Amino acid sequence: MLTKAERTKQFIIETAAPIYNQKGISGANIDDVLDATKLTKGCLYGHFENKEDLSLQVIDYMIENNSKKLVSMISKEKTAKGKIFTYFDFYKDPIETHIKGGCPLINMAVESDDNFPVVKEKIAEVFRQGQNMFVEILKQGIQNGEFSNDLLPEIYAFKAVAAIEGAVVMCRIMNTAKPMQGLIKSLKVELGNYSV
Amino acid sequence: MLTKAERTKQFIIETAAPIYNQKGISGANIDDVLDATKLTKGCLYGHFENKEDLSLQVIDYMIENNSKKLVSMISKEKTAKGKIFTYFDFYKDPIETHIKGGCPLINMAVESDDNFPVVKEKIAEVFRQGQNMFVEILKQGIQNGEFSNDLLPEIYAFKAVAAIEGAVVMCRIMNTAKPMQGLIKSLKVELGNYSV
DNA sequence: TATAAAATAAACTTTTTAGTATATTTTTGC
DNA sequence: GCAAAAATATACTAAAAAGTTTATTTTATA
Repeated sequence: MLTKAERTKQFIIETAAPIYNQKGISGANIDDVLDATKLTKGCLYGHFENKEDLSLQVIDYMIENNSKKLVSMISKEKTAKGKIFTYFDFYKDPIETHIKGGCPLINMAVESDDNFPVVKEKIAEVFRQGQNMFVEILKQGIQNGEFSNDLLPEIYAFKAVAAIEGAVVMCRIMNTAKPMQGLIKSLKVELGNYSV
Repeated sequence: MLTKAERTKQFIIETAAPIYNQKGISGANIDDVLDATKLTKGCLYGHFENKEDLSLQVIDYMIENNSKKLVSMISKEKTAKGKIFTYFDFYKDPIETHIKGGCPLINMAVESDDNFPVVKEKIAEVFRQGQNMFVEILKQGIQNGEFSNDLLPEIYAFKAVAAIEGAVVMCRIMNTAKPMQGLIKSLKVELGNYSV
C-alpha cells in the first residue's frame, strides 16, 4: 500500500493535471492547484521542490495516463481494423475528453514547441512511438490479409493521427463534435478502400 | 500616409505578433515586447491601454494577416484544384512558418479554448469561414466538372484542414517537415480520386 | 497507543510583471 | 523653423505569483 505521503503527492498530481491541460504550463499557477486540492502551501511544497518540479511530474502523469488508457483499449481488440477503429473511437468526443481540456498531447505540443525543450522532446517521443505503433498495426493487417498491399502504413498513420488531433482542437473551438463524426467516418472509409 | 503614432503602433503590433505566436497569450509579456521593439514603457503605454488591449490587437493582426496571405495566394488560382493545392502549399513548411512559431490559428485555438472566450469566438469564426470558403471552392469544382458528384465537400474540407493543422503541430514538435510532404501528397491523391 | 510523519495556519520574503508619473529630449510635419 | 506630438529616462507603485518559515495540530502506522 502507498504511504500517506505518496497518496497525497499522487492526489496533487491528478488534481493538477486537468488544470494544466486547460490553462497550460504558463497559465497554471500554484494557487489554482491549492484551491483545487484544498491543501496548503506548506503541504504542497513538502512534496514538490518548486513549480517546475510539480509541472514536470504533472506532465509525465498526463503523458503516461493518456498512453495507458489508449493502449489498454486498443490491446483488447484482436484485428488490425478493430484496433484502428478503437483509436478513432477514443477521440470521438472532443468536447468531453478523457482529461478535461482536450487532448493533452496536442495541447502540450503547441505550448512546449517554442518554450519548453524538455517537454517538447517528451511529446515528440510520444508521437514517434504512437506513429510506430499505428504503423505496426497496419503492417500486421497487411500481413494477415486484412488490408491490401496498396495501403501505405506510414502515410495513412500520420494522416489519421494529424487529422484527429487537429479535429479535436477545431471541434472544441467551434463547440461542436459533429465534424469529428464525419472525419472518423471518412478515415474509416479511406481505410476500407484497402480492405480485401 | 500614416502618422508617426500610427506607424509606431503598427510596428509594435507586428513585432509583438511572433512573440505572442511563440510564447502564447499567457506566456508573452510586456518586457519581451519592449526588448524586441527597443521602445520604452512610456511609449508602449501611450499606444495601448494595457496588456489586454495590446494582446487583442496583436491577435486581431495575426488573424487578419494569416487570412490575407492565404486568400491572396488562393485567389490567384483559377481552377478549384489549383486553389486547394495552393492552400496545401501554404502549409508545406511547418518549421519555417509565415509567422514564427507555427500556425497562429491552432496555437491560439489551443490556448484560448478554456481561457479566453473572446479570442475563442474569433478563432471559431475564422475556422467556420475557412470551412465555408473551402467547401465553396469544392462545390465550384463539382459544378464546373473538375470533380465528380461523389466528392463530399464538407467532409473533405474539414478532413484536409484538420489534418494540415494537426500536422503543423506534429511536424514542429518532431522537428521534421517530412510527414507534412507525405500528408499533402496523400490529400492530393484523395482529391484526385474524385477528378473527372 | 505513542511517536514520527504529514498537514495546517498564518505571517512572511522574494521575484516577476504590470502599470504610473513626470520632467526632458527628440522628432515630425505644417 | 517652430509648435505639437512622440519618445525617452528614470524612478516609481501595484499586483500577482512563487517560495519560506515556524509553531501547532492532526493523522498514520509501527
